[in-house]
Amino acid sequence: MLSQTTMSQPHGAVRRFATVPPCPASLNSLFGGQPVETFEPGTAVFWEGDEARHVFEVVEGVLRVFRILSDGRRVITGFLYPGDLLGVSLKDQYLYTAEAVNRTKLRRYEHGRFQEEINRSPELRPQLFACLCDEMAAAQDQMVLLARKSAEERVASFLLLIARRLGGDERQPVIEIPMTRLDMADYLGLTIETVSRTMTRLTNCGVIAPSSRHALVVRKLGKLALLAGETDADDKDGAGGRAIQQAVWPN
Amino acid sequence: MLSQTTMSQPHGAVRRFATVPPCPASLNSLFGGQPVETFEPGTAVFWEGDEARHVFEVVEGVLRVFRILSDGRRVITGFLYPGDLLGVSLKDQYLYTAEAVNRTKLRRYEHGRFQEEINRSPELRPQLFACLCDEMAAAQDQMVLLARKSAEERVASFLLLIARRLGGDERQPVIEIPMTRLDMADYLGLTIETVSRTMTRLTNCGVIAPSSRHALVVRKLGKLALLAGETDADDKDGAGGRAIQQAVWPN
DNA sequence: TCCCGGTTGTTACAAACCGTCACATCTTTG
DNA sequence: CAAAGATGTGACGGTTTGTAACAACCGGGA
Repeated sequence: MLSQTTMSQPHGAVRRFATVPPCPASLNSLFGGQPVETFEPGTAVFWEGDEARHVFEVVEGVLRVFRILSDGRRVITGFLYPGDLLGVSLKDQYLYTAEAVNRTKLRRYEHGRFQEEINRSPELRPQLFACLCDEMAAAQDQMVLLARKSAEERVASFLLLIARRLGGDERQPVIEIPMTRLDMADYLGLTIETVSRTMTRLTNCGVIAPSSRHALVVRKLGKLALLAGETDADDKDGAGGRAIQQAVWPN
Repeated sequence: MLSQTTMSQPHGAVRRFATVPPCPASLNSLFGGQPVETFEPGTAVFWEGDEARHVFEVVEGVLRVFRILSDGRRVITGFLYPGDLLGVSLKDQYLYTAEAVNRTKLRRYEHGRFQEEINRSPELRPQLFACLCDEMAAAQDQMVLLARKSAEERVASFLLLIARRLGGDERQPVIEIPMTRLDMADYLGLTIETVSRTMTRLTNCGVIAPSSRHALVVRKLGKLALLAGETDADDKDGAGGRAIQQAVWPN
């Protein structure tokens, strides 16, 4: 029913099923009539603390959503892709900043009206509720990653997340990473050097292969899943076991 | 409007305003007629992967909610206190395990009926929605903590969270910590030794003072907030947000 | 087209923080 | 009362960080 490979998303930024075509009264259709706005790379859609006046739908491009500590430390709580919602919350202020990673197109919906529509439609409500649940599940995954995973597991988890979202079922998917190393580092709770070193190691192991500056090929998807320290590994049922059969660590 | 000092809670485990008396058609009233069940310390209410048949309300006691990686690493995604909900989700399986920390009393509600009630009542819906938003906000705080805060900041943040929730507005609140050091460690992404050492350091600094084995006095609440690295410190004005460097995409 | 400056990405090395191991102390449980 | 468990403390080591320096890349301008 719902996308299971949801990327971690911040509060009010919900990802919807990208593969399922929207039904007549889907959340997407709400934004259908709204004009499309374009945001250049590095441009903020809104800042943490701004009055929360609108809900947005990502039409094209990628956004980063983050908070910053007083001394400058930044934490990216999620990346948003086409089909995701941004700014869904009851708070009167945004709790985070949203910035365009690359050129991004959005549709805007007035906050109060969005609430009304949701409240009025018995079809939209469960959709939004489902999105929030998916969002919470993703947030939990991220907490597990940040609390207990090693640097290598974090990078592998991140690449796996993108690969599964973009690459479909290909065995050696080509994935694009529009964000910078700093974005990845701030999302994974690491430094850019550690991210860089880890990516190099994964390349040397043959797990991934660089394609262009912001794209790479996942050569060993199963091994990547192993390195990611997936809980699925102990899901002893047939499907998961077969998919992850790979050499343990040849080096 | 909503509790701002919400403790981080896992998916479907929502905390409601404990100080505000429940209105006639509040979420609490839903569980009013249900029998109270008691769980002894260390007892599981349900396990990750169990079929999600019920939603629970915490009446008394404290629960820990966690996930475990294949090699045994544990991550506690939240603690639940009286008034919190547990198991609110659309998934057909629980995504985490819930265990009683101390003796706990719960009320149970059948999952499908809970959905019905929510869907039917225009008063309950916004309440549940608000709870989910609070829950997401707490999850974000926890991601910030795990991604970028030092051991001392993590412990301070944790103590501050409990102090604010339990201690009201007292200047030197006495707070109870029913969970073990291992629970704290697995919640904060640290080891028990680091937690222990950090608590000792906070004691030596006069910030806290041990009361009993599972209770302590916060002697310097302000200093604790400073050590916690609160974002509030830089919430001076909107200019602060604008000072953030916008890295312009080079491609 | 070529050159050139600024940003991003990579690698090496030392340092810091936290984890690991060990053991003593204290509490709780049977 | 004994045994098991939880907590506190120290020494040591490992993973990650921080600081560099350098290379690669992109964009702008002549």
